[in-house]
Amino acid sequence: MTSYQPINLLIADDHQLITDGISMILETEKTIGEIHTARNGREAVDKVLIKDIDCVIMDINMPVLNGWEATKLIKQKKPFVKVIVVSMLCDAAIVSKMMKAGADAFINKDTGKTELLKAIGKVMQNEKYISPEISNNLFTHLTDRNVNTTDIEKRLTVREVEIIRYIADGLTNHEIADKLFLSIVTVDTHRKNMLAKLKLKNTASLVKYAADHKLL
Amino acid sequence: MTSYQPINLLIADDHQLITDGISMILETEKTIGEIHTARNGREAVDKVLIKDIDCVIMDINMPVLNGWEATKLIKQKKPFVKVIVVSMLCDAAIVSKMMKAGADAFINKDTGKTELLKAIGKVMQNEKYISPEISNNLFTHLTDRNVNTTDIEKRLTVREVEIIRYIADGLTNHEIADKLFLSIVTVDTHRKNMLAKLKLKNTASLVKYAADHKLL
DNA sequence: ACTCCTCTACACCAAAAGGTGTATACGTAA
DNA sequence: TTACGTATACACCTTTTGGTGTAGAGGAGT
Repeated sequence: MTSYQPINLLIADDHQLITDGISMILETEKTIGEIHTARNGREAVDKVLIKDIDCVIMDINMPVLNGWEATKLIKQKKPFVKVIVVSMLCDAAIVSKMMKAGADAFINKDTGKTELLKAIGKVMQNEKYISPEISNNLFTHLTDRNVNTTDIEKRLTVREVEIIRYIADGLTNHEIADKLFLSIVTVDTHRKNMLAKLKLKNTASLVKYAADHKLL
Repeated sequence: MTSYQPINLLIADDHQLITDGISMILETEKTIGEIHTARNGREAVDKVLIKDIDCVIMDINMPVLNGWEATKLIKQKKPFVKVIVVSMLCDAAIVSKMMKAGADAFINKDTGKTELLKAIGKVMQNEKYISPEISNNLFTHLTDRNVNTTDIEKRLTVREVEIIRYIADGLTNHEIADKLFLSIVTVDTHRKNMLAKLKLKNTASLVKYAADHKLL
């Protein structure tokens, strides 16, 4: 990188210990300028809009607005702001979901300071970056089955995710239908479609799938 | 505190970004001496046994040996070593489980540097410490119902947990019965008992409960 | 000896979910 | 414009689950 302007950062994570920690790690770096923090996705989006931020370090699981939604909004409104996703999970589906939402980098919380600085360097040069362990993981996942089926056939629609959440909360088709002003059979159809597309047998396994994939 | 010996710490967390972060937060503190790290419970126990450590900052979810098991082992072998649990979750059941295992403090990852230092101060004076938000949370939980019921009535038996896992995998009562060489009605009874004791409505919410409580 | 818990098992009936197939309307991407 | 995905909706019939209540056998602790 030829330009030596300090990079202004925003760290979005609901766990203060983590924002504090990342701040401490980065604040001694001379390439880093101001460091802001946000405790949820909504705060992150707001701060990106009002402050002069170059790069966001984004957690996925946050209250109010999650990292996925926040990333989409940020990229929609300020596409030049870089987003580095830092996640505990390195599930292939999540990585591709976040990258499609516009993220520039994806690193695991397992990795340390060096990895984080490398990611910042890369994204500020307009490159994408995925940490090696994750891309290996992704590779083994994708070679197992074929790329398009794992990724496309299995994706749930917005409506389906909405319904799966009510299901996990213990609502029946009837109750969900009332809540969403739908017919019972429609809710039932969505439920059945989900079972079919995810190749699952029943509601119990569907809820487990949702929990495993952080949909709840 | 009258003794001014530096406190030697061990930070046990599988996410390097977190151990790095906590190290950075604490290493400028003059009360803190050496800072060691461990990436799982096994490593934590080993290091406590061979190094001169006063206090362990312990995550719960770790591979190989989790925080609960590690805490029990440490307290068994070196009861004077303090254990501060730092968790994402502040579920009453988890707090009491960890405290029973011998932990000296329980703080949430939501809390920052100040809270962490306060916890270290307290435990080194042989006091127990639970961060305010968590104890409030606990309190509201416990006042709803009575103390013993939240904690005792809600506990699932070994058999019940075994069955809930099969349920989450999508097996029906019939299939579980075959697998465990039980009658279908017995499996059904266990399922119904769980719903009753957890005050849940159906299998979907039961699976969500299990996922939330890390039973799967 | 007595109580309490856990695991086992059953009856009866109501409600919900699952399997399969069909169908319309809407928007958008090729 | 044609095709595709999504959301909506229904029929028919089977299997599974949920609600409530009962009950014996074996183990642990008082």
